[in-house]
Amino acid sequence: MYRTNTCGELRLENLSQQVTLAGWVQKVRNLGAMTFIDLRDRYGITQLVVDDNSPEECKQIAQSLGREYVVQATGTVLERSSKNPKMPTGDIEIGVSALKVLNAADTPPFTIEDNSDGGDDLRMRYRYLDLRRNPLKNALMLRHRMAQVTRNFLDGENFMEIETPYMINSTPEGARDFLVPSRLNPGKFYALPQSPQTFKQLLMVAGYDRYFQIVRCFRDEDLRADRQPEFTQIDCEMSFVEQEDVLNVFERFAKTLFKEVLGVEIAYDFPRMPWSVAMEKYGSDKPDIRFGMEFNDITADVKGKDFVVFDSAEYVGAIVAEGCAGYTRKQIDGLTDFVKRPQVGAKGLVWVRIDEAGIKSSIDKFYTPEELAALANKCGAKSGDLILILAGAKKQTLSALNVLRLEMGDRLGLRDPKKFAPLWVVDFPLLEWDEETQRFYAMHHPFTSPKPEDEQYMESDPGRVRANAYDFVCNGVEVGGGSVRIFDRELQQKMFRLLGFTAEQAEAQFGFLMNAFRYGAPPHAGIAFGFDRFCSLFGGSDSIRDYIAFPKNNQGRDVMVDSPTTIDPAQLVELGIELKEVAE
RNA sequence: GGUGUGGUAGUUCAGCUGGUUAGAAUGCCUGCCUGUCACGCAGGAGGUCGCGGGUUCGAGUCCCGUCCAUACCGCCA
Repeated sequence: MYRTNTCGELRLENLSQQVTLAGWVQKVRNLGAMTFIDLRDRYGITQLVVDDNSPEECKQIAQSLGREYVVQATGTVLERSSKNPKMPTGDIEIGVSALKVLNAADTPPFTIEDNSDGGDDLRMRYRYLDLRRNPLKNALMLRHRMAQVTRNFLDGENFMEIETPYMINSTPEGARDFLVPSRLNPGKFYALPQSPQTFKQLLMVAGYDRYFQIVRCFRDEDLRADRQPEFTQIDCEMSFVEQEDVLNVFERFAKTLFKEVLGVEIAYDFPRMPWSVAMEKYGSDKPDIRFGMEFNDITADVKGKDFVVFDSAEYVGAIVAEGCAGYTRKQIDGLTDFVKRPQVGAKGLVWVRIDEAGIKSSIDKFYTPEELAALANKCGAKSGDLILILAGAKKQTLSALNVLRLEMGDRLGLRDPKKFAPLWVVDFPLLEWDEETQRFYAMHHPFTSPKPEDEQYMESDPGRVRANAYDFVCNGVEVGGGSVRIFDRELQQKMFRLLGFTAEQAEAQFGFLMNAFRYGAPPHAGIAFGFDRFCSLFGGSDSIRDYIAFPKNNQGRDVMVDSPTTIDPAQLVELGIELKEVAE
């Protein structure tokens, strides 16, 4: 037996027990005649003491220990003469009577401590060492807890967990696919799923009316802090339901997670915000509503005063930064530079300051104090506030104002990661026009059903058709999204036509689904949550990498195993693949 | 594909306007130390300044290219 206890569990009530612990050497403090060893495992740290009460052999072994040695120690639980209130096991220590090195260790390239001295790259290369650190251990424990609560909740709601294939077909719509060549079918390829979408719909046709899966999905797109090429979804689908039913079940699901994992009780119904309102008020389909600072459309109010910037603008929007009237020239210049950065894309920034001295602005030449006061009044600004105004083409300006709003939220400390403001964004447009290819794309996916009252516009004015689609948003993060699906063969074909598919293309790519619809497809709807994002939201981090045991880096590489890599030419031959140019 | 930031000791970083032998902290090694817990004290080792080219009497420092990391834009139905 390697151990009787873990390194995190012994307390004063265990005094004088004979125990054996095993773990990693966190730290050795050699005081000469006595040596303290911090022994660590997943559960905590317990101090070992080797002194004159220990056998001579133990003293020698204690001398030889290095960081991260794996050791086994047997001894007696003793009360410490000087306790350490900072650690849970700080009242006791183990008086060592036997000490064995199970495995020596090279000095790790960075310290295994909460605030490690290692950089990102190094820690990724030695991920198995980084995972020994508390922050990552706690992140993975959070993820585990969330997965358990998810399974319990959905099981309790009669959802069945069913696995769907990872080797399926490529589809040109949406994200790029990862491809897998088939040796048995030369010249043919599988694709890894971007989501189990069509399969879960087939499960509905098969009568499994409540399905879920915590499932890996794959997208061959560029990475971000919150985007990995392989990521995990909580994928769900239900039959004989309407949008309302889905939102009800999964609002309870989210509340259960908040409560059971974080102890956060959300007593109110999640707000429901139409997509069009989200865009008008926040310039984003995933608004962070932890704070107000909503947009004010002042386009009509500012025209006709010879201020060319406003007169020529399609849209003029204002936000009110509460209590920021004291901003210095330098701070405002800083904000101006911020909005003019290419990623934000505004041409400039107009400000109006309201304080005891009255109203002052960067456009005093064009507007009287009375006009500015009326403007401030419309925006709900009061003395001590600073109004920030952007103008230009509507879409770009709303988007820039969104970035500015979030920046001001950060600066004013209004985006507390411990605070949660969930909501449903609903009534998304069904289709999105793409200028580059001059065609409509499905905003969600091509299986999303139009709202029945908008179906009449599908041919005449596709852009105004709204979908029964919904996103679960929290703190400015799109955590989940779903829709009521099309389950009628005719409507599905109409949808494919709108998306520019020929009948043959639709048949070739989705014939299996439309065929299935011939055999009694129930009305169905579903939702999928980005599990990694859900975890990072709960953990208060912006990066999902901390919640994935072995993530990819910015270039989609695993620097630990050095993947992806070139392959043996023989393998290529076997697959009938010839590379145009081989790197390296 | 693009933009910003960074790359100097095992590690995290400093290194000014180009100028002697490139520093600090920490880690590592050696010695001393009976209550440490960021142990302490004394000593020591440790560097292709990412790589390639250029400017210069002289480059860690300036210029060009390139590689790597990272955040973002494009992209992500």
